[in-house]
Formats: sequence, C-alpha cells, structure tokens
Amino acid sequence: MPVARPEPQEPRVIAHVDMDCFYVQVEQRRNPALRGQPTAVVQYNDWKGGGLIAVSYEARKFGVKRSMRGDEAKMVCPSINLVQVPVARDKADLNVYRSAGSELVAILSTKGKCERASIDEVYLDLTDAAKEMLLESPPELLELIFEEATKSNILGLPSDIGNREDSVRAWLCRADADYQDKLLSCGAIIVAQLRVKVLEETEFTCSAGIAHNKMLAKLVSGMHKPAQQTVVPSSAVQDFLVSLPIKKMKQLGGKLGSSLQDDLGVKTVGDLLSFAEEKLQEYYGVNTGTWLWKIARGISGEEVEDRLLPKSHGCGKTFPGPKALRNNASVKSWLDRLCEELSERIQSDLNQNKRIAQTLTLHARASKGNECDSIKKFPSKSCPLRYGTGKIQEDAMKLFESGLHDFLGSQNTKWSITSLSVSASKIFDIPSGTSSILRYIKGPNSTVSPANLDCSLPQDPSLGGINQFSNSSLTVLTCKHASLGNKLYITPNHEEQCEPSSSEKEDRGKNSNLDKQHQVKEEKRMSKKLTDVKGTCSILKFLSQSSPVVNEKRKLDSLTCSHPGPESSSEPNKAEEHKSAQPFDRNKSNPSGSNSASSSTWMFNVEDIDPAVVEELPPEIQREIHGWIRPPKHSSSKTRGSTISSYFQPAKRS
DNA sequence: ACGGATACAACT
DNA sequence: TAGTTGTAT
Repeated sequence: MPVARPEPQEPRVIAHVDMDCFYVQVEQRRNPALRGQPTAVVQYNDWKGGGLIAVSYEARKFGVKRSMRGDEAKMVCPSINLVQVPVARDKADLNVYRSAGSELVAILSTKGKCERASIDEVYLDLTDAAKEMLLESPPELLELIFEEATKSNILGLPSDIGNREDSVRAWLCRADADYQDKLLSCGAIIVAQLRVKVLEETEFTCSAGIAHNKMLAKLVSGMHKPAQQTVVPSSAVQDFLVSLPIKKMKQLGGKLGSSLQDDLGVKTVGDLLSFAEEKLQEYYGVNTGTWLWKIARGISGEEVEDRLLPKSHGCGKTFPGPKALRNNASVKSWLDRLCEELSERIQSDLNQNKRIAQTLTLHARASKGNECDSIKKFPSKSCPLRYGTGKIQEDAMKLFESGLHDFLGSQNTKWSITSLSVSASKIFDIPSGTSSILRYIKGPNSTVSPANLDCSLPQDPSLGGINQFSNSSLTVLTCKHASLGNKLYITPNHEEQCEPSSSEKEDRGKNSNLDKQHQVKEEKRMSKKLTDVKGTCSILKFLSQSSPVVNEKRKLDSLTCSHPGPESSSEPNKAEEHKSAQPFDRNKSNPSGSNSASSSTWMFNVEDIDPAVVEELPPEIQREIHGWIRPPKHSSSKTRGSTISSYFQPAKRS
C-alpha cells in the first residue's frame, strides 16, 4: 500500500512539527490551574471513567497511557486531573481542538510550504527559506545563534563531551559543514524560531524533527519530547536506522510491519537492508517492495503538499454493547444528530474557506442478532452531497437503509448497529470568480445556503463535481453538485476587451511552440465570437441559435430567487428585496478577483446542453465543453505486480 | 464492552 | 467510481 515517490535530487529541508499532548494543552490554556499537573483528557466518563485521548507528561510519569480508562488512570495516578471533551448533541465535539489546530497552521504556514497532516501536526518544506538564510545570514557568520536552536538534538552528535548546548552551537555554525548540513542548520534555526512563535502566540509547546525528507522528520519529531526538536544530518541516517525497530517506521506499525517481522524475520530497519529490492517486490508487490527498499536506506521522495485545510469532514459515534442501536428510529435520531454536526461543519467550511463538499458517505458497523453468521461488514454507501441539514439527514438515512438492505440480504433477522458515521469528502475550492454566485444565493449577511435551491437527488452519481474552465475571456464553472443543481455558470472575464492584454502578448512572445501559438490565436478568435460588446455573452446566443434545447438560460441579475435564505421565510416579495439589496455585482463581492469590469454570470442547466449543439462548436471549445461535462481523466497507469494479499499468507518462495 | 473520533492513502 | 482496507493519532 505504501508507494515510493520519485525523489528530488536537490537536498530539501523538511520539518515535521508535532504538538505535545495537544488536547491537554488546549485544556490547560482554558484552565491554567491544570498547568504542570498530571492531566488527561477523556471523552465520556460514565463508563469506567471515560477513555483517555491525551495525557500530560506529568501524568505519563505515573504510567498513565492513552487508551486507558479514566478509572485505571486514577488507580496509577490518584492526583490526575481528568478533563472531559466537550459534548454536543450527545457526542464528543472536537471543534475546540480543531480551531486550536488552525491557530498553529496559521503560524507555521508563514515560512514555506505547509501541509496540515492532522489536527495537531504539520509538515513544512523549508528548503527555500533555508537557502535564503544561507545566502543572507549563514549561521557560521552569526555571532549569536538563536537560543532555542542551540537546544536542538543533533542525531549522531557525541553527547558526552563538554557542554551540550555548546557543541550544538558549534555544529550549527561549523564552517566545514557540507552544503546539506548547512541547509539543515538553517532549517533548525527557522524551526526553533517558529516554535517560539507558536509558544508566544498560542501558549502551546510543540516538538519538531528536521531532516531531508518527511519520513525522517516525522520519525524524529517525537524522539525528544516535549518541547524539543531533533535534527537528522544525512551522516547519521544509517546508524540511526539500523537499530530502529521496524514497527516504529511510519506505515509499518500494523499488519505490514508484523508481516515483515513474522514472515521475513525483520526486526529492525537494518535487517531490511539485506533484502534485494526484487525480493521485497516478490513479497509485497512492486510498489510496496520498492518503497520498503528505499525507506530502509532513509530515502523518501514524498513531497510536502501545500494544504492548510482538511480534505474531508466526518463525524461519528460508537454504540458499544448494550448501547447498540436496534431499530430504524434510534438510528434515525442518531444519524440526524451526526448530520446536523456535519452540516454545520461543511457550512462553515463553505463560508470561511469557500469550499464545497461533493460526496456524502455513510459508514456503519453492524452485527446480526443471528450471531452464528460470519461477521459480515456493513457496506459503506455514498451519494452526491446536498447542502442543508435536512437534505443531509434525509440522504444519510437513505444511505443507511440501502446499506442495511445489502447487509441483511434476503434474511429477515434482527440487527444491531454498533457504530455510525457520516462524512463529507471531495471538497473543492470554489473558483474565486464564482464567489459572487454564492453571494447572490445567500442574502446579505446571511449564511450561504445553496440548499435552498430546489433540486432533487440526481440519479447518476457519476455526475458529481465542480469544474472550472477559464481562458482569457471566459470563466466557466460547471456545477454538477446536486444541491446547486447541474448548472453551468459562464462569466466573461472582460467584456469590452477582446484584444490580448499586454501580459498575454508577452506570454505569447515567449511561447516558442507553434502549436501553442496557434491554440492561443484560436482562443482569441473564439473569444471574440463568444464575448460580445454590450455586456451580453454571445455564447448564449450561439448555443441557443444552434439549438432550442438551451432553455434554462437566465441572467443571474434578473433571477428571482424563490428561496433567498434560511432566515427569510417564503414571503413572495422577499426575493425582490433581496435582489435589490444585493445586486449581483462581481466587483463588490470579489474585489480582489482576477476578473475585471462589470461581468455578469450566465447560468445553464448542464443537462440542457445538447451534445448535438456541442458538435457544432469549433474543436477547441468542444474539447473544453466535454471537459466541463466530464473532466478529463488523468490516466493512472496501473502498475500492479503481485498482490498485497501475499502478506496475509506468507509468500511462497520459488 | 472494541480505546473513540477522525483523518488519509492506496487498492480493487 | 464507489467501496474496502490499512494506518495513524
């Protein structure tokens, strides 16, 4: 399952920053009396004192562990403070921790590429920042090194001689270091500064690892905790890895790691070195084999993604033993609560981040009253996500019923649900030029509520998604999103001007490729055709002249919104008020947007665009329209060798 | 009566 | 694709 990535040959500086017992720190900030005390965060305390999900370092000294029960923790550490996770809608509510997590990201994303790896962890690619520092103020010339940096742990640095901080300082500044190490030194200093900043601005401490790739950075970020950082010079990698227990490696903490141990007798990463890449591939498949071979040598090409927000939202709850849900009504009532929370969360994601989730998925765990049967899994089900709490609840219940149907098959036995969860995924940024559409849909100062557009659940789930097409004159948004309707939004970028802008001319000049040039030229020609003079988009005419099929075209300005928003009831002239209060004005709603002037957006029903019409269009545009309707698939080359299942059954040697 | 609630990636 | 499985915290 893990896959090796091609690695850049240029040395990178990667950091992994990890909060120390994060939830505890959040609670300690809320209640400073807890600072320095043995403390743990528990969720639900009615059964055995609740389950621990974070433990302070003071409490760890007593042997308190994550995954212990509150009662057990009290046994080994009677003085422990147990703080409960907030509860909303009868379930754990992690929002305080989520927002604390975004505080960090906000600070940590200032020095380079930043990837939110979890609620309390980020990866940073500090290569550029480190290079810059090396040019402007190389540590070797610095008379004073940032103090926190001198507290770093440098892997492979002899720790028994003299003052530790002095030797770290010496390492960081040593003039005879190779280029890679110098970059790491700069990285260490930058990370130290960031960590201090985090502490100053959030009161949270964190630990970090600094290395040439993600794997190594992550591996050591937790090595010296709390509130410390560790650097991995490449010279230290081999020694560090040889003795490292295989299961400590990321991705090898589970079955794959066990298989390595039990089937191949690999106890440490060093033991892996004796296996040829081909051998590993025979056992675990091409991808995993190569990956294993590389990580044993400290090689990992995985890039730090530039992503500050989560890729999905989910919420769920377990119903252990006697709490299991045994009828539709109780499932519905829990599902409703879960969906309510999910709806709130995607709604605020939409409002704050202008992102839309496309897919709703339901997961459940179930068992049959008839326990003799093999433990069949409750299938997960998904469908296009429609915004609005009511819709989500409705759809989730349908998904559940469908799942239950599959689960039960023809049997008519009793069932019980031991866990339920709903999640929203396939989240897309709404292109900036489109924000005005949402602006229109929502009333002034109200929350966005595309849910109020009346649409039924589309039957074909493959038609889900939002795509943007943009050339110099048009921005097109296809929205096959159920809640927004299957729509095509077309916004001329600049209506007056059909001549290429100066920057575009420049681009064209640089373009040596004849094909490209032709393409651009063609595009300009079409721009003229598609964009007309008096503020009307002639693609409308164009399409409607070609075929009468396009019947749902309306200029958004004059669109009367029959359901303006959740706050306004269905008084008929509310829509008019709304309209005049909030005219569709791109400049107002999107001042920093790339689009100029007084563009207006036109809306089509995607399904109303007849394929025959599309065929009449010039090939360039045709291709693009096909792209709108169904985005071009990035062909994923299937490279599957022997199968993963080989590690469930020890591979047979030939 | 499973550590619970989330999240992510790769595979089929 | 949708659904499954594994992994991590």
